[in-house]
Amino acid sequence: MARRSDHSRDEIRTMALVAAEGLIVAQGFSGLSARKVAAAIGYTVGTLYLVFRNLDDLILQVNERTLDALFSRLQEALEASAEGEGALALGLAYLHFATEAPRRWGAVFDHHLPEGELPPPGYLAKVERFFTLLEGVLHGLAPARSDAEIARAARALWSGVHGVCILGLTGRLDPVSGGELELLVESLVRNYLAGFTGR
Amino acid sequence: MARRSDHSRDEIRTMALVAAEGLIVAQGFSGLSARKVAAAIGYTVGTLYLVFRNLDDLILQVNERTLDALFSRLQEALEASAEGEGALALGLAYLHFATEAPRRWGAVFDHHLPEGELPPPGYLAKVERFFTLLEGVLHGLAPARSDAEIARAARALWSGVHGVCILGLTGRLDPVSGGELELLVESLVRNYLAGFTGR
DNA sequence: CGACTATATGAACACTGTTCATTTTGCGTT
DNA sequence: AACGCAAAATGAACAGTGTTCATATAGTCG
Repeated sequence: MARRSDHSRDEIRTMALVAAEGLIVAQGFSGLSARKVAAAIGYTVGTLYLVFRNLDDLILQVNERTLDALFSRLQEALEASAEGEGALALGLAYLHFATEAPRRWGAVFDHHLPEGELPPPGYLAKVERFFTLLEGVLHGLAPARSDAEIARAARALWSGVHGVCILGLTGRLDPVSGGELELLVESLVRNYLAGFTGR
Repeated sequence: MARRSDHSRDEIRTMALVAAEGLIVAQGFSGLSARKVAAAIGYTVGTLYLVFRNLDDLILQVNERTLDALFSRLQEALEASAEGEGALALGLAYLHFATEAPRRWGAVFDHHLPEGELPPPGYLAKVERFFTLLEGVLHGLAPARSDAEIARAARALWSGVHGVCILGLTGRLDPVSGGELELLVESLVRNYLAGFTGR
């Protein structure tokens, strides 16, 4: 078979990304494999390597889609939030996304590029967006703070919320049940902001 | 060969753990393999499986040793800390350990047990110790807080610091250099405590 | 209808974790 | 001293992994 044109290169790409996402949801990140993805879309391994540089490339693109979905959720949560509660809304929305799609979310952080490699240029930009979102909120809460202070606070607070999510969802906060994680996020955000905005 | 008694079962165990640690340091967590560990200690794969249930078992034991080393460092840092600066000392010591032994530290969090499995009983206790350490500090800073509040604060703050470390060391905080991470930890701890201790 | 080329294949390679029949070795007994 | 037993170590085998590439195939154009 050749030039089957059953599917264009780009259609295959999308099919593969969707299939990979499904595999991750069904079997977890470690359940993903090139042959499984190929079989799921009715092609063989070889074809996958005509479309993606390698498996890292595919995973990176799956994770970009996850980051896009997450970003949308956070934007909505922020817009729907009450005055002065933007940071908490972002934190809780982040936790909820991670809780509801733990395997898709987990794949973003379980995947490590081999030593020297670095992610494609667009990828870091997609990470940067998240901080920018929080920086806007923080600027509203503490207008007197410099840009550098805002940037630092956004990263510290974001990392903190991420830490709660990752330890909580990987079962390393032991006796902390689902609802408890919300309380941890709330504790972190409220107390940090109390200090940062100087009460 | 049999009953070579060149090494006792326990000697082999220790040799394997040390060799695995060396492999992780030299090649990263993904550079670890059963055959490599076996070769490094002058045995074959089969022997490794007489001593460890499987590779997860071995990795878990490597990580327990890392947690022990980390705990010692944190205890020292706490004892050497100035009055009222215990929490910050713990946070910075955690960051420093992670920075200086990124692969050993990373292995603790890169390794995931397969779905149903749960870590051996002693393992969770070794995690619990860390929170207990911070709870003591927080109790000193805010004696009026209830045990539940202290426990929650310790987990929130610890997770926060961990989040800074993990995002920072996996290159997901982009333009943040080494020294910058210290500032993030400091920001997180100081501002959180300002809120928690009620100023 | 034939030739050309883009497309898809799947066998091959070197690796992985894990098992287990087989071999080797040391010790205790006769 | 010789024998036999059982513990200890082996390494081949199996099913899986990522990745490559010579080969076969199917559209399209002349």
